[in-house]
Amino acid sequence: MAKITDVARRAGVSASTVSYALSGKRPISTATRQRVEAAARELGYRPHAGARALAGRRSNVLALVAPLRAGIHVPVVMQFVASVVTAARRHDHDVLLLTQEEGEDGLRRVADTALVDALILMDVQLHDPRLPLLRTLDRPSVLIGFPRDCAGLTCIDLDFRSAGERCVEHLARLGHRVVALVGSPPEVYVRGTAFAQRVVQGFTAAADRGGLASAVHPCEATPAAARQVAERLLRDQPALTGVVVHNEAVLEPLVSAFEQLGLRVPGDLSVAAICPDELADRLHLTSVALPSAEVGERAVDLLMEKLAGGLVPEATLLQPTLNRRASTAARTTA
Amino acid sequence: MAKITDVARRAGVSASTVSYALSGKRPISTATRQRVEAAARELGYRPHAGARALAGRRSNVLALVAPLRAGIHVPVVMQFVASVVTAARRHDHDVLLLTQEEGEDGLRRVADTALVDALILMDVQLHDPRLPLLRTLDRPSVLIGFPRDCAGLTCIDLDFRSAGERCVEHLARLGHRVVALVGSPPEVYVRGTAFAQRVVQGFTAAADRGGLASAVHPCEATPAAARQVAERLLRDQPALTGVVVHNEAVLEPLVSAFEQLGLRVPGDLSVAAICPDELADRLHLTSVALPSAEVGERAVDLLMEKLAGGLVPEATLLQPTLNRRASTAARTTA
DNA sequence: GCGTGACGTCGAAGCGCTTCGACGGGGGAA
DNA sequence: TTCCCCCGTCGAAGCGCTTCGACGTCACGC
Repeated sequence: MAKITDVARRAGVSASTVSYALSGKRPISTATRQRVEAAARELGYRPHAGARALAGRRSNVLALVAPLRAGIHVPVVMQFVASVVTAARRHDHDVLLLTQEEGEDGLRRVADTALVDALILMDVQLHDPRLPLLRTLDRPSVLIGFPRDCAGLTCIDLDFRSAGERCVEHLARLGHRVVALVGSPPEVYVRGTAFAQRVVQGFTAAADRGGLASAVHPCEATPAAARQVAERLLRDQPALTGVVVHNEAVLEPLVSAFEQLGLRVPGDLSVAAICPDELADRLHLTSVALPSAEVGERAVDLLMEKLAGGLVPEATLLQPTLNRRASTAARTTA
Repeated sequence: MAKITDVARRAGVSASTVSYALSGKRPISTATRQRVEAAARELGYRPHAGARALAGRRSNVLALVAPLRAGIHVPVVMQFVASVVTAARRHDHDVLLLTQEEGEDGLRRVADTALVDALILMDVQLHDPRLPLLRTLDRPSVLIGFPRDCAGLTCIDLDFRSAGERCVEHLARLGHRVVALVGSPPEVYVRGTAFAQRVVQGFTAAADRGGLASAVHPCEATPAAARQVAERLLRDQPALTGVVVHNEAVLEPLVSAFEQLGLRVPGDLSVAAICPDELADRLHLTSVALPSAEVGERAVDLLMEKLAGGLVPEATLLQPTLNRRASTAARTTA
């Protein structure tokens, strides 16, 4: 493996000049720079990452903590991960993957050993135990998702509250007066995952504001649970005509269940989902998309800004947009 | 951040003694070692990863190249990734995540910069363009999946050929004489993904051997495609009584489609799947499980062995086991 | 009593890079 | 013509760790 002194020798300059020529941190004459670049190319020179990290106090690696627990939709996580990795590469950074289970020790480890320059956390809880650590850590971080209090942190996510609102408003505008939310599995609410709760808040607030009757039903991520919820919905709210679903796993079985129960979508029942756009598109559902890729990218951008010493907002909420598809229609005044 | 000299001073020894005491690479008296350990603990000492990599020529980081393309089941990928990360941590290694798109350049980059000590590749093609590179690279690697020729490499995977065979043999034993395979999306075969082809080979070979009539149908990963395939199956092979499915995404819609077409499972039609066990369990399907977690772990173990200078087999094929569930039954001699 | 290992520890030399201060030379201003 | 400054380059120091060779000490054997 060629090292910087090899490149220097071949270009007929000193090692420091090579460094400056390649990093651009000091002006180097065009002629010299070109000679250096040529030498580096010819030798296939690649700076040693460890040496660079040691001398330069930057590893050019980000840590990404990805969740792998029940109740979160795996493809969404994977999308995040993929977009973070891709975005990081655009900024010449690599991504070290940590699992949620590593916990605070893992974060401290990769930060203290200077393995990573900065951290991205997914699946943040309302009272996440990692928050105090993050606030004291000397390395910048970005949270995907919102804890109760994000003072001193940097958080980004889709505005789930307004996603809930948009769905209800859409149904209200179509004349629906009785609506229900089919939500995430109960454990997701129990452990205090903010985004799930925010959807509920938005849903309820918008329904109240619009004078709609509303109900909320958590739902396990199984077809059987979907069927049960469908039945219960019709029993509890016979006048129900609009349903908002925030649970990728039961989307399809839920719609099937409704149809098996004799309800046509959207003829008798309008359904709006909060889910990845690709899924909604496949099922022809009106939906608010989860912009995973965009969130991941923006998270990396925020992190880079912080690494560069810039100031970034504590909270970044991406505004949802509702895509109308075939599953919602004006209420038929039967 | 405390450094090794701080620990040395506090323990009243030299830096090299600290290094040896903590690494165990030379004998150190118990008394000294304990003083060093105490000092390190009290100072919260963490060796700088870059310095360590530079001096020790080991970064303790593995690269994992994960696919993110069409036709592969995302949860399976995620399982692999998770198990690799977890297993790596057990060996005191971290995992750098690369995307397939980074391609050969990405591999060369992380290897040449000494960012990683070793590599794990998923989603290997029969004639994978990365193979020549891997063979010449100075760093060990393990492939999850098999290329056409794995000489000089280390490959591991479930024995998909025998998975196909096991399914057919199971159906044959139950008296079925006409069987079909519903496979992966066509593009998966086109681009030469070995495991998909191996299933087909095993399926066909076992059917021929047992004198069963057989047919193979690739199938897009959509419910609509599943329905079409179901219909075509019944049209093409009216005597069909056994189906093997190797396509996670269409498992559920396919079974539904059969039932909607008036066929009871397993009464009229036996169905065996090759899919993650969790999915098969949820759908009550007889299946050969995809042991993603085990494959990931074993891959890491192999890599560690190679890093330690050991010799490992070029090919490791995990033997499949068939779990009998409610979707297969003896053929009713109607 | 002295030689001989073995054991435990130390000092110094790097690992390959970045960065700081310094320096030489050429051009512009006086 | 002289002085000054700036541009482009160099040398050296150091980032924090591992590792090699060496050295002192103690216990043992003769």
